[in-house]
Amino acid sequence: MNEITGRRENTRDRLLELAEAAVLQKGFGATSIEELIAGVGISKSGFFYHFSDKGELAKALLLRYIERDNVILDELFAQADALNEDPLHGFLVALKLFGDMMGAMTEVHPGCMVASVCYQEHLFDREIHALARDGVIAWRRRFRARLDAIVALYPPKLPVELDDLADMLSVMVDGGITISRVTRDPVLLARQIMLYRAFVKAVFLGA
Amino acid sequence: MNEITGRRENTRDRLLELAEAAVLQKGFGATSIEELIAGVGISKSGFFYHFSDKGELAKALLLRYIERDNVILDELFAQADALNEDPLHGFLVALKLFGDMMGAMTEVHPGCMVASVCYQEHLFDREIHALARDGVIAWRRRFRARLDAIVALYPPKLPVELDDLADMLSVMVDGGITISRVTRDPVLLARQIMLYRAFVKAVFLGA
DNA sequence: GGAATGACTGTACCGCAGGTCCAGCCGCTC
DNA sequence: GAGCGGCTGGACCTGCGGTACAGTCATTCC
Repeated sequence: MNEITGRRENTRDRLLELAEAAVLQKGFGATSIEELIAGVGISKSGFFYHFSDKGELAKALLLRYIERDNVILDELFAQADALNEDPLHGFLVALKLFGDMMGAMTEVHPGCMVASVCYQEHLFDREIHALARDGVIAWRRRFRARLDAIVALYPPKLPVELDDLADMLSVMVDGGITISRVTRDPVLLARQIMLYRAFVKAVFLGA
Repeated sequence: MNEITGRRENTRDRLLELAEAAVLQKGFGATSIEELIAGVGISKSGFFYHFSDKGELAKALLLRYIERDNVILDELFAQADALNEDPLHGFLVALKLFGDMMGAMTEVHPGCMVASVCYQEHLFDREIHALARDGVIAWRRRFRARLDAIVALYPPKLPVELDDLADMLSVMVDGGITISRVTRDPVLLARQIMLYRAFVKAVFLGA
């Protein structure tokens, strides 16, 4: 709140900003506290003033990531809904927009924070794992709500559980990011999202 | 080769065995050399006799993982082919077998080595990344070959690129493992594989 | 029988990263 | 001018990855 001095607008946020970029690029373990404090120009004590330990940083990072992710999804669905009344076509449009968004990324997708956490299991306490879990379950509920609206109008042509179909989007985004990173192919993720879209179409409209 | 003494059957293999379990459970960064040497009962010098550094261990681990993975897939497809002449039904049977295999795991799936590597980017050199990449591309080619055989008999009912459809299996397995781990739901992966199977059916047989 | 080789052991040491402790400082508000 | 938020500075500890190097002991080759 040093708006008058203007010297630094929230050091904590600047730490998180820098940390997020570093973590998504090279992993949490590889991101040292020393590099972060050098980056924002504070001392080690300053870092530990904001975060009691590295785990607290991870927690804050994950929380921030999930929040922003939700905002993006809200906007995306709002945009799609504005263009369309029908729940199925709204969902399909949203998926198209999402795919375009992912495809527009020139570099390979920065990576998924949830997966980052998952494959760094030891580093984090239960609390942080619960956070990741809640994030994924929130996605499930969000997509499931969309599917419920669709199924009321379009009886499914294929026998699928709606929770599974909802999870499938999270699965494909997460897996898509990983495979996209490993193969260094930035468009792979977008193409996989389009495949999910094709599947949703097949389920509710038939082949 | 100390078969006569019988004292130790290949310390290197025992190191890899122990390391694999530890890495898949808690991540590469969290697996210390000290815990490994304590586990197999050798000295630190002994470890560095076998691996020049931790990166070499990672490389050996990944190589071993990919090799074993290929053996499992070979057996699985052979088993499915033995039951079936038709390429589409062979593929569908293989997917069913694969799903059952994943579902039979009482605990959550141990995790995918490729993803482990991907989210530990910094630790590893180019060589190891190339290894992971080659592994994924080998999967693509393997599944693509199956799809090519199918498409010759069953013209696709939906417009999909076969490379994308091949990649989709890797994507769903990898993403499924991650989401399965995060939600601590061991059956999620199996259900997602069944969804992939449903999509393949829809593509080649229609809804 | 002697030399070489493979598979180690033991000891000592280095640098880095995470983390702790604690005293102090500076600008702001009450 | 007292107190608080947001730091600084420095000393110190631990664990881990890694290096260096000399020695050991069983087996194998000539």
